[in-house]
Amino acid sequence: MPELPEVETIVRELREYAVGKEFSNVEGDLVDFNSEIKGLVIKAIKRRGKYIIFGLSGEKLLVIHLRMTGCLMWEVQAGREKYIRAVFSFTGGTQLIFSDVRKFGRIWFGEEKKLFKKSGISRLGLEPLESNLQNFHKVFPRRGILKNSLLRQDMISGIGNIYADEICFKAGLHPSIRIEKLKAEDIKRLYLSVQLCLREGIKHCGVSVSDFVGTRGELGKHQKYLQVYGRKGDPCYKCGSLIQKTKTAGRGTFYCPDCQRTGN
DNA sequence: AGTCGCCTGGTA
DNA sequence: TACCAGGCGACT
Repeated sequence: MPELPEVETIVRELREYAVGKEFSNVEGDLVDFNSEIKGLVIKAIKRRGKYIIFGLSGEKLLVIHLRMTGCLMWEVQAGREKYIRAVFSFTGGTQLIFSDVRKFGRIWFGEEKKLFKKSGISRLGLEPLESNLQNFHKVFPRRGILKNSLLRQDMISGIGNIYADEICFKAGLHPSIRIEKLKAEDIKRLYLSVQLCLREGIKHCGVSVSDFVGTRGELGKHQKYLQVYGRKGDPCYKCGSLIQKTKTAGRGTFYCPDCQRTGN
């Protein structure tokens, strides 16, 4: 489940090794643009929310969303051979491989305007690490359930299930608290928690609890620092109460019953 | 705002 | 064998 920090980790690695490479071939059941991409050169690599955006020569873009189990790797890892969905070959012989067990991942190629619309990038909201308290406050919904709002990519892009729970814990707010009950100081704490949790995740090269690995197959380290996610029945690091698990927004939701305010 | 469908592997 | 994992779009 790559979220913003995991995608950022991949983008930083790609920037180091993929920029300047020229496509010589692309194949796989996920691509329908083989001939058009041949000969194009990777000029820049960006991240927007959970999307990876390759800026190519000829004003073309290659966009990849890893969704749940997508991986980009320079070499096929043992056991992942049967999940290869696309192979990007570069002049000189190196290859970038896209593997994806659950086939939710998506790849788009084309000209920016059309592609941003088709891929959903144009619907993305605030880029959290390029925001400030003022614009965070502005885009944050005035009503609804807190966790649902954090997961809305059209409000703030890049937060997924793991970081949503961690952000709520850090802010001392129950994931299902209603936003109507939040005061300005809560929104400020929420904003700071978003910054902190995402930056910590990036610092530790992401969370590897299921499928996430870097482009060389290396594991992230941030799973060791998670405060609530995946810790059902374990004592809270802050107060010792046992971490609970419920369902919010259709997803497994972890929280500390004593550190996180419900508003009731 | 809630639920389903897309997928497959891992686990109770 | 049934359920769970959860990103996202579509639908209600």
